[in-house]
Amino acid sequence: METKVSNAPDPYLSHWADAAATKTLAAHPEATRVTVAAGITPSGVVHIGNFREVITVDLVARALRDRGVDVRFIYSWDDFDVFRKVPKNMPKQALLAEHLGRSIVDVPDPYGEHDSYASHHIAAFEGSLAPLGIHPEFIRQSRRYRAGEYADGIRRALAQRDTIRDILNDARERTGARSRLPDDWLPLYGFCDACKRDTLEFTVLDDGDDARVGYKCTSCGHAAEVELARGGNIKLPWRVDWPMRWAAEQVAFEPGGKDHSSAGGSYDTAQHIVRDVYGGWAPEYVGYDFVRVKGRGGKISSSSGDVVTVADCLQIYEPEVLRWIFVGTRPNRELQISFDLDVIKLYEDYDRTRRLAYSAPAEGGKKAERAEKKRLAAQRTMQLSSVDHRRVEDGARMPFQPQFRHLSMILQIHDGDIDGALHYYEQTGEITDDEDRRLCRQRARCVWNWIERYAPPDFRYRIREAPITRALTPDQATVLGRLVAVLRARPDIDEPSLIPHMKTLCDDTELSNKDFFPLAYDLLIDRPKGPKLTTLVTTMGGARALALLSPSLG
RNA sequence: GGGCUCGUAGCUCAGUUGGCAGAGCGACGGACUUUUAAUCCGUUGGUCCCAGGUUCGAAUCCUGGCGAGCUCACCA
Repeated sequence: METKVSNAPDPYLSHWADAAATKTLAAHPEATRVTVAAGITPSGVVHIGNFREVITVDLVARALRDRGVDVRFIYSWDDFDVFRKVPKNMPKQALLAEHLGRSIVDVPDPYGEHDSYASHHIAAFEGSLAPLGIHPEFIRQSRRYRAGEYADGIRRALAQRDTIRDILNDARERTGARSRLPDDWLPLYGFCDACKRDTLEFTVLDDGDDARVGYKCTSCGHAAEVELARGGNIKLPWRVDWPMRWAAEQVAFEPGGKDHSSAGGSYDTAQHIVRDVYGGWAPEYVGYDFVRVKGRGGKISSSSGDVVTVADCLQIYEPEVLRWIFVGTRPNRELQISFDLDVIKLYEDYDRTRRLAYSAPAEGGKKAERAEKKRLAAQRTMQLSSVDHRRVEDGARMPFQPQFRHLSMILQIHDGDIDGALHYYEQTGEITDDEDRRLCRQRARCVWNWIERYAPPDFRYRIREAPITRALTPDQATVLGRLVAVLRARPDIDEPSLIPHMKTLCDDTELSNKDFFPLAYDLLIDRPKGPKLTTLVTTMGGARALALLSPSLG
């Protein structure tokens, strides 16, 4: 009997990435090694929307490896594409504009840091993937093409150009397009060896074993013959390029944006081309929706101005939380990245899932069965969200991670001093080991970045640097005097000891704590409200508080 | 014109081979009072878009509508 891919899979493997893995294995039951692929054109800043492509593949790769499959994860940089438009967010617009019509790998880096425009954006993005635990095998298509590695792929496309044209025209017909490819259409694209522009008129000289094409450049008049086997600046157009590479790399899974996904779109025609021209098969496919950004401008588009990168997100989101946002959203749903107050909610949701993952197994009854299912799903979610793909084991201690809101308060009391905030959590006994410390530090960095760059003004405060004096009513003077007396007696008082004093502070006066607190906050942080006063005072230190509180007493 | 996705509580959404409609937030009530949109406990909440069909049984599968959004047909 043949072994099936499992009809009743491990209930733990219940994530959508696991379902995609099951489908992929079902399509290739004989494979010992499975190739999964992502690909992006670095035609501008590579943004968080592009990231969805990569993380989708990364998750499926993990799911496949969890089944014991040997996985090859390739990431194709389509850096041999043409530079069509100068993005508004680039420096040296005029310089870049001169290079329109050339390959992005032949356009200079306007920042002067890398060997090309493409390389600049590639380096930035690759650098931001590493902290997320994503390590694909990067392939630069410009190098493959120029080295002649796709010569046979191009030759076959030329030899069967009528088949390809028919497939593409059929798709146009089915979708009601007006135009058709002419009979002399060729599946070729490329750049002039002299002026580097894409204004070439091709002729096929030989589509057999010694395949050669000739071209004439309409920009500079240069004419040449290219032996495909030697490589050069000749490539296939996208709709043919994609299926050619599926066959070359034996790709078993590759997602695509929704713009590729509809009937008559590139995935549709590529499916036919890979089968009829290359004798291969199309990868299992997941179409994913776009990523929307909230709280930081609206649209993501590399050609318009404001883009949000993975690195931008990592300023605010821990790697695990950023992964979790993508892990928790099915690919076909639109996903939203927020920089406003929603950040807090996202962190709280993440923490809740995390607590559920570390909770004790539920037992007995059908209700418990459901709860157990959710607990396992939370564990799977946490594993896929983790950087090192470590599974949450039953009974494991959950490392400490401070609440976002609370940490934002502690950090502000410490003027953003992360070590100071860590010290606070060490004193409370919540940080107990290096892992706790690492997680706390990591979150503190994100919280502080958020406070400084995105938090609404209401959320921010600073402890006054210089004391001020306020005119006090007799009652206010009495109450403030009592607080000052307490702090003078014990400048190093801890919070539990201070709380009882707060309860008797206003005795025998017309005031209540509620009336008095605004004055205290005003003196300490120049605001009418603030974090819990006892936490504020004990965390900033009695001496520092005294210096700000006592001057008004005259 | 072709195609895809979605429509479930006030809001955001789960609901994975058809089997008692769920979570978070909100709202309401209570406790606490130690105030950034604090914490804890409790309550509330639904014509699963509509109409048919299959089935012992449908949010789930099929058909047909309605509504919303996206996408292709130029290039990548």
